[in-house]
Amino acid sequence: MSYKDKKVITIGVVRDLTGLSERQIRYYEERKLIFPERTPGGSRKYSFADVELLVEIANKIEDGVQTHEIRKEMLRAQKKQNQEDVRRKMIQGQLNAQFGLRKGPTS
Amino acid sequence: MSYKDKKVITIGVVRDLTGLSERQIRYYEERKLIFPERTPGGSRKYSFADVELLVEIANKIEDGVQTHEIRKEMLRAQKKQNQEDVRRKMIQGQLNAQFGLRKGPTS
DNA sequence: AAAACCATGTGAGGTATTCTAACAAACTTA
DNA sequence: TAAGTTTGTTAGAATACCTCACATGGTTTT
Repeated sequence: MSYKDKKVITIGVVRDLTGLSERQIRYYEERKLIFPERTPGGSRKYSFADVELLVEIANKIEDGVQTHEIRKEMLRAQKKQNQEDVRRKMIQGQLNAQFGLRKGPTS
Repeated sequence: MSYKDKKVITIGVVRDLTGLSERQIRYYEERKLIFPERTPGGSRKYSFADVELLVEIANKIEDGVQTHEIRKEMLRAQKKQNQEDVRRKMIQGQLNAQFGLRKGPTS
């Protein structure tokens, strides 16, 4: 996993990076738009990808889009992405079956 | 600046990422091997690059190298890097002067 | 219009995390 | 032996984060 996706940023830093309030950030989580990890003690940890997503969410909110609409959009995009992933993996699987290398040591 | 260099990670997360103790992380700062930023309240903030550097430092310490030796190495490497940067920029400057585009709108 | 929902601010009380400073200990170097 | 290195630990204070609840002004639904 790349730096962009590692959940290492606390909410205060996210607040400073995005300009959002902590209240807003927590609220968007409550509305299932964002999914931070937690420390053992319960503090939220976000990734840079989360930060970018939060900015996108904030822009849509500013445009008057409601959180449940944003959530639907995200689920649609997610589903589409999953379909593409499945197709890509199936094709790769077929190629491997026909021409690919076996598992295990090859050298 | 890339994600790798943004100072956003608190010391507890750095501890978990590196396996070092907070004591060690602060001590290496005291020995001028690492330079976190601070929040307004005084909490340290590290980058992913810092995390990688800390791991390298820890490896050298394990090999019995002392912090002041590591610091010298780092200063040497830094100086060398600066020299290379200067040369590269000078050459680029010459190329621009001879063949480069003027500043300002070009289209 | 009343009721319900949305998005956000704020405050209280509690827990988690981080800070500095100091002392100790084991080890290495001078 | 004296001095320096590295790390652990402890203490007390400050900062940061947590949840929950109530308030408010706007919008949608009934």
